[in-house]
Amino acid sequence: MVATLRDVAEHAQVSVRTVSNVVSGYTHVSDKMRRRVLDAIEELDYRPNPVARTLRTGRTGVLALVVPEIDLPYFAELAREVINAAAELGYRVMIDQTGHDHERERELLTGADRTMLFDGVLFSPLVTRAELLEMQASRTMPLVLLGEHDFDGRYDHVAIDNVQAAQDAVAHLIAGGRRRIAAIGAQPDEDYATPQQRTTGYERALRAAGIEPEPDLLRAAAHYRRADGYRATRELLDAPDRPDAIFCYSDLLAMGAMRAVFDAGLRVPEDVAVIGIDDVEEGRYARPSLSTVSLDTPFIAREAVARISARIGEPDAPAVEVRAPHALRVRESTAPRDA
Amino acid sequence: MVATLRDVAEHAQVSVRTVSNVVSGYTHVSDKMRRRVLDAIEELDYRPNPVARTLRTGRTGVLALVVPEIDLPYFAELAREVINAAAELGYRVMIDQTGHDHERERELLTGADRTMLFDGVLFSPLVTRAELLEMQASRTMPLVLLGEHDFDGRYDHVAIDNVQAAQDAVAHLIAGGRRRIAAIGAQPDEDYATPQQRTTGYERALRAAGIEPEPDLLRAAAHYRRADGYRATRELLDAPDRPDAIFCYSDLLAMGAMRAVFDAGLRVPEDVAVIGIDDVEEGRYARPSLSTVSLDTPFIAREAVARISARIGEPDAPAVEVRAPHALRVRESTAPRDA
DNA sequence: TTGTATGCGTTATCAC
DNA sequence: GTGATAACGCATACAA
Repeated sequence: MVATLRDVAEHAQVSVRTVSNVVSGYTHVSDKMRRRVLDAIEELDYRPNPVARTLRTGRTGVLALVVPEIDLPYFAELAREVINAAAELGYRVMIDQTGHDHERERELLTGADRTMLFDGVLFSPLVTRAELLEMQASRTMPLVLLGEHDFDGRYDHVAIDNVQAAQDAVAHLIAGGRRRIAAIGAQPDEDYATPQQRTTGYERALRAAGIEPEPDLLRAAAHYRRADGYRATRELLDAPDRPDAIFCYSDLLAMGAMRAVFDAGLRVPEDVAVIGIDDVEEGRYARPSLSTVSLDTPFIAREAVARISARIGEPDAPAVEVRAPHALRVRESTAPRDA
Repeated sequence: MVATLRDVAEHAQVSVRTVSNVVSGYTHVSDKMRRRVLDAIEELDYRPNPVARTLRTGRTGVLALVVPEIDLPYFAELAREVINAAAELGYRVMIDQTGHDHERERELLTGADRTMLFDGVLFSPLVTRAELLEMQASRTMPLVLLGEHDFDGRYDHVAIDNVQAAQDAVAHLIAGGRRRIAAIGAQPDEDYATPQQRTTGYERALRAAGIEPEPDLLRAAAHYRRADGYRATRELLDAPDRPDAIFCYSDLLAMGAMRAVFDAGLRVPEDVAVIGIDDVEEGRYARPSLSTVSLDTPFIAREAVARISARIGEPDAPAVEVRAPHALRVRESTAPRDA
């Protein structure tokens, strides 16, 4: 079978204590001892059992990254960065998909899941009910929120300024000569933070330009997938007075929206301008390339991992809010009206 | 602190053995005992410690999914399906990115990684060196290969027929009236299985149509990202005698290829037809929509998880090869020449 | 600096 | 059917 600490100790004629010291990189070990132990380890092909170590220390070295669906490009790109950032701090990452299932979210947040084996949770919901977070209040599992921004200092979180990001996007459309600007991505349910904030930014930009928001131009999207953007856009184009621009709450929605515009025999950006949020690579290669608001995912990932790591080390420290930068990326899909 | 089995036992006035039986769903427990235990569990909010359980049983309930980069859409979609399929069998999934790093691949394959804590590995490389797999021969970690197909019964694997898939794609181009057909995705290094097989299929289709493969039309791609497809396509278009069709070894390469064609002032499919492999959702919404070979990812994922689960249960059973179905998806990017 | 002994929370082996 | 108890492999308090 596989060698244990004890085997190594016997083989090297030293105590388990010494072997453990060597393995854990403890400094106060004489060179000759270390040599003997290292040789024995080599010879027996010994590897520490991470499970036993965890049982003893109480730390698993695993972080959970909770996302709606890992194949949404934004979350895939986020996951990539999180996994890399976590690796640098010695953590591994377990990905949990909630699939928009609130029950699953609740389990993860409250620790009701009987199989939890991580030191902390990075929770990056597409949309979160405030109520869900209430439940977490009682729990002890370290938690960092990604992408949310409305929880007033009760939780660590790293997020962009959603209101401002949306406002920037819409202001850009207005600057390009658009007046009938639709928005896709509102959520029917009221207590979702992210879409609400984006709607706020959307309306704010409109009003700043003297345009009164029209309820008919604000469309819901069940999820944030291409099909949802496609569907919502068809509805917008079928309506009597069609928009001349569409602001989508995600790049994926925007990809669906663009395709719907083409299928209706119209052009982007000539007839309808389209802009998204996320800046996923897909949009940069699309035709036309997609204007969007870039989220600096590597920054978010690095910061999130740093935060959860700090939280694990010091559970009772005050919550930290990190504001991630965002930046408008102007591309072909929003070329000005009369250029 | 958090309650343990012992606490529950004391509270319920029974032995730990009985509590353990109840928790593990053991049948031979009297109803009154079970009731008492359940009440105590409820009252103390007891949850089994998965780490302790693992130390005892030797099984972690975790599977590793090893991919080059999780934000390559094909792998993201695969991961999604694998996570779901694994959950149905009671497994969780840890994602490891090799980042095309052979050293990292070796660690994962040989178990040299000191922090391994999974019951089995699902290895889905973009490209694999045969030599790497040699190393695994000595190891005991259950392994299932995804997407590879050339290892003659030594390992469990589930894969499509890469040669046939490539051949189908290229035959479709030929049927559409194309003659100068380029291929993007060959690997400079010779012992990569997947690209080699696709090249074989490409050449076979060409010869079947009486076309002699031209070395200049077979382009390498370091990785399988959009930028690689873009770069290779530019080179092809800059050459004196440009191709009238491009077969890409991945959809992502194809997305980059299409963009490069447009940027060169040419049209897809009129001037250059483009086809990929993978059938990721992005291609279905692209303009033009991307013809491709569909890989039935849900099937692959389900089958892979079933295989690794079986392998874990019976380490010495003979290796199983599962052939996953593939299907040509004809879309706009390969509309016939004279249609 | 190194050795000995205990316990982390389970499951499983033995008795009863 | 249930109770006591020995591992699982490691880290560390305490001794030497």
